[in-house]
Order: sequence, then C-alpha cells, then structure tokens
Amino acid sequence: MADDRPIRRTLRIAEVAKLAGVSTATVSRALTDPGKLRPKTLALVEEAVRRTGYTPNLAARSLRARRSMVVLVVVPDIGNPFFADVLRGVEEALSAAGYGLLIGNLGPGAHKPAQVLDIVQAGQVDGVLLLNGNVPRDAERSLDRMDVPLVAICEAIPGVTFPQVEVQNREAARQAAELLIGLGHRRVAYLSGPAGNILEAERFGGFCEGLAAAGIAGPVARYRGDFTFAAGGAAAEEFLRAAERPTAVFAANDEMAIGFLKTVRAAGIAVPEALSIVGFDGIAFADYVEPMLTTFRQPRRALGNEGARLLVEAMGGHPSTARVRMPVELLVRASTGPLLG
Amino acid sequence: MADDRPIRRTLRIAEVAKLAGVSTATVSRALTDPGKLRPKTLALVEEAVRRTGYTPNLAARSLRARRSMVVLVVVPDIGNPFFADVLRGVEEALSAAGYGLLIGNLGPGAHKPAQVLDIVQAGQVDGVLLLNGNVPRDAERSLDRMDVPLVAICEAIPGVTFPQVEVQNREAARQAAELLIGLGHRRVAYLSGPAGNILEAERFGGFCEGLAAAGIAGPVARYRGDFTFAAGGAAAEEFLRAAERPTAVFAANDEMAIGFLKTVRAAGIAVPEALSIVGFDGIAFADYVEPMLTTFRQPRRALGNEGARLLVEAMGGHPSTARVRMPVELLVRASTGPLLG
DNA sequence: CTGAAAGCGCTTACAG
DNA sequence: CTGAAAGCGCTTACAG
Repeated sequence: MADDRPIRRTLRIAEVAKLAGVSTATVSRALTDPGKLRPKTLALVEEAVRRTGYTPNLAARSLRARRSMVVLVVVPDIGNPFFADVLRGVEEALSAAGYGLLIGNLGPGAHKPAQVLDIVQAGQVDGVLLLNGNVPRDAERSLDRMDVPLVAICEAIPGVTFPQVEVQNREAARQAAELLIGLGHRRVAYLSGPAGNILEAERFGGFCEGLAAAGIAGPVARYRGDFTFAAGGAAAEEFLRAAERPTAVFAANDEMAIGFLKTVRAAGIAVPEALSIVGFDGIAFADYVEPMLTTFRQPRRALGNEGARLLVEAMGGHPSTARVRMPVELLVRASTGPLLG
Repeated sequence: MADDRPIRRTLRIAEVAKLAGVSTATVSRALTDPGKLRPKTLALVEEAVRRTGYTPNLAARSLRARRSMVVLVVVPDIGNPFFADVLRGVEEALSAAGYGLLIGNLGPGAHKPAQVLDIVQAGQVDGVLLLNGNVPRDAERSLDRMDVPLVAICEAIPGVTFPQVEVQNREAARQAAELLIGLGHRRVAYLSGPAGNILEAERFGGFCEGLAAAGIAGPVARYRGDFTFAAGGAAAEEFLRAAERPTAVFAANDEMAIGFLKTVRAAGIAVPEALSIVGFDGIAFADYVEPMLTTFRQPRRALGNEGARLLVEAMGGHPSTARVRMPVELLVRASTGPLLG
C-alpha cells in the first residue's frame, strides 16, 4: 500500500544527520564525495537517506558550492525539428553527467540576448551551449566576456576560441556539385539560406568549389531563401519563370528543397527527369516526399552529444579549443537523376 | 568602444546598496516590489543597478524566497516536432511571466521518472507542466503528492484534479468518420496509436461513434501503431495483404498517415481514387506529401500557451481545476475523395 | 575520517 | 517608506 500523506518538502540535511547519528558535514560528504567516508559511516548515512527519501535543496547547494549543475542551451528556434533532434543528443549527455538543461529560445518573440546574459550573470548555469551561430550580447555585455564555459554546436562561430562542433558543410556541398555534374548537369542552381548565416556561406562556397573543379563558372541562378518550406516555394516560382531553366537545384536545407519540389511538380515539372533536386540535413520527412529526396544526413544526435561532452569537460576544469567537424552522409535518392535530352 | 574587461560575476547586492546609499533591503525591494519604494529612492537604486549591471544571484534568491522562478516541463520526446511546437507556446508564456524552463525528457534513454521527482523534491522548480499523459511516480513517490502546482497539456490524465488542456479529440475523430461517410465510404479502417494512450482511446472512440451514427458497426480493420512513420508503413503492408481492402483509413496521427500513404502508393494504390486517408495533428509536413494530407490541425502553440498560463496562475496562488478542451480544425485536402466505382 | 562553525547572497518579518 | 538583522539549507576549509 502506498502512503498517501503528502511528502514533506522541508526535510533538511540536519534531520538525516540526526537519524544517522552523524554531522551534517558527513551527510553532505556521503552525497557528494562518498569516497571520503568510512564504508561503515557511509552505510549509516545511506540508510538514513533511503528511509527519509531525502533530496538536497539545490538552491542551497548551488549557492554554497557556487555551481548549479545546470546548463543553458541557446537555440534559435525550439520549434524546429532539426534542433529538437540535436537537443535529444544534448539532453542525453548532460543528463548522464548529472546536469540539468535550461532552454533559452532566441527565436523571434522569445528570449532576447539580454535575458540569456542575465541568466548567466545570475549564476544560474555552469555552462552554455550555443546552437545559434553567434555569441549573445547586448549593449554592455557579451557572453564570451563572462566567466562561463562555452561550446558552440551546429553553427560554428567565427573568431572564437571555445570548442565548436559542426559538420563538414563545405565538403558535403562540394560533393553535391560532384553528384550533379556526374549525372550530366551543367546548368545548376543554388537555393540559399539566410544571408550572413555561416552554414549558408559554407554550403554555397563548397558548392561553387565543386562546380569550379569541373570547369563550371558557378550556379546559373542563386535563389534567396531562409530555410523555410515557403522560401522553397517562392524560389520555385522564380525557377518556373526563367527563360532557360536550370536542370538541377541544390538547396541549403531540406525544408526548402521540399517546398521547391512541391511547387515545381504542381507546375508539371518531372523530377528527376526534367529537374534534379538535392537537399541538406536528412530530416525524417525527406524520406516521405515524392520522389524521395536526395540529401545529406547530419548526425544530429551525435552533434548534440559531442557538444555536451565537450562542455561537461570544460565545466569540470578541462577546457579545450577542440574544433570538431563531423562527416555527413550523402543519401542518393530518387530526386536526382541523369540529365535526359 | 566596448570595454574588454571580463564582467565581475561576484557583484553583490551590498555593493549596489552602497553605491545607491541605501540598505540591501531597499535594493531588494526595488528589484522585486518597486511599488513599495518612494520614487526618489527607487530612482537612486535603479541608477546604481544600471551603472553596475547588477543581476541578483538566483540561487540565493531562490533559497531565501523559497521559489525558483523555474518550471519543469515533462515531455515524452523532445525530438518530436509536435512537442517542439507546443514548447514554443509554453516558452512564450512562461518567459513573459518571468519563469525559466527546465526540460525533463521522459523518453526512452532519457530521464527516468525518479529524476523528475528528484528535481521537484529538491525544490528546483515552482511548477510542473506534464505533456506526457501521466503523473510521474516511482516506487515510493508520486508527483501529485508533492506540494507543487501541476498542469497537464496535450495528453489528458484521467482522474486528476489539476488543470488540463487538451483538444477535442473525440469530436474531431467523429468528424473524420462523418467526412468519410459523406464521401460514400463504408468499409473504413482505423490506424491506432500505442495501446493505453489516452489520445488513442479518445480518437478511436470518437471514430466509432461517428460510424455508429451512420449505422456502421465499426471499422473493418484496426491496425496497431505507435505514432511513427514506420508504424504507418507496417499497417499499409497489412492493408495490402487484405482480401477485401478498406476504401478509407483514419490514422490517429499524421506521421502514421504519411507512412501509410507512402507505402500504398508505392504499391500502386491510387489516393484518393482507390483509398482515402485522413491524419491527425496538422504537422507542417502534411502539406508537402502527395497528395496533400487531409488532417486535423491542432492549435499546438495555443495549447502550450494556455497550459503555461494556467500553471503561472496556480504558482501565483490561484489554482483552478480548469479543463480546457480546444477545438481542432479539419483541413480537407486531396488525400480524401469520393468512393469511385 | 569526522565535526563544529562559518558563510554563500539574498529576502523579509520586525521595528521604527 | 526604510533599515538592521536573522536565516533560507547547504558545503567546506579548518582543526583534530
């Protein structure tokens, strides 16, 4: 039978100590550094903890020990499935190391950089994981001048010295060019992400390199996008209006590739017979559009895991300047094919 | 020119008080309850805060004030885009009320219920938002016996008294039946979510009711699923093997509907000519499959907003037993059509 | 290996 | 309206 009395939330370390017949210092040690105690003493405390169901008050612990065991994760958009997957990896690694996860959503209508800075300045977190491609700052403050470990993942941040984990964007984009060229395409277009975005710059740069290596000056068109489905549709409208259309498109992410695909097919363009399309990211949906999308699968969970791991090390006093660049996997599907006619 | 010195993290309230020429009590009041101060005194403090860039230490504040201004959000799977969208709404409302957001991921390989209970017992959060359809408990403890405000959203929890926010699952499922019947279908199938899931039960129940109202005994087939793409594909295999196939399928969510759609189309089944498909949720991707999926759009962000709002009220000492049931919107698309032949 | 005691940085009755 | 002071519940030098 379960006991139906509400659990007393105000159980303190002193009561556990009393029950175990030791000092509060000993209880504290049993909980944070059991190796320091005699096995016999430890057993006494453990039994008392078990019997009382004691859990230390974290505010008190964090005030006294000057660490919170919480990490702030700054995401550009918590609603984006790409980041959700990365967060899964982050959560896994942090939770295994005993850290909690505070989410800072730097998207439109959400947190402002100042709020992120406040959280750090308030001593609320022991480290910050940045998925947003820049160092949060306001008029007076900048996160990298606060004394807190930082790690950037997914989107690299140029010119900083803290660890970063990203994928081989440039190499992959180059590979996209090679794939299309190998299929006979020469009039290729590029569907870009938001201007100023580092991923965008890397992917565009790599794509151009790949083209150049085959003696192609560059894409015949560069459509402006912002990583959304809608941007893909808009780019497709532009494509459809062109006098001489490209025969292949490389989109800087899957959402845009899918938006593009839908609009051109609705207009009667056969994919891949008349147009090849390549995306980037390898989101789950890429498997369910028709035709299945050729794309690059990012190791989203591994990105999150590795970033969290580096942050845990830094918080433990082992900072690094590691710059990890993980490979992506090209998935050749039905949305790309040889140039016909 | 920005000042490049690292920000001193150890600025305390005493220094601000000294600079303003007041007591620490006054600084504290200026920050938490400015109405209590004379405008002149308040201005003095504000100027000192501005000049020093002071941010109170939250561990100290939370230890002394006995509240943390942080909410624990328990999600079944942080990687699921559906929840990510709801979280966006939650984050919005909580952040506007000054609360932070701690994520507890109760998915496989992530947090265990015991960890959630520990967080609450440690006084780390002022309230808990449950998106997982049950009350976390372990061998000795149950969250609803801890003295903390609770609100359930998305998945209702039977038999509890705290506020809940869900959608009109039963009504919508009934409407799905009516839609299909109106199109002439009588041999309809149901693709279910995981057994024991409350959403699943409501949607199945409503669907059966809708059929019954038209004199149909029930679905001719009930495929077992678990809300994943893969489950949809597996159900489709079962569908394809049937001697006499249903002419319409209602899936308990969009992912399964999309998985089903892909597999039957690959097998040469024309949708909607030979088979109508209805999903549930209205995820973004439902707009990008071919044919576009008929589904019910859930107000994901609004669900999150409303749930967070109720929790903020409860944490402010205004508990309610509100049970909000938000409407969903039927989106009739190309995946449903009249029975032909 | 263990304990007594100071103190982390706030908030809040209490008093005036 | 404001201040002096106690105290939230821990951890950790320090001493033994």
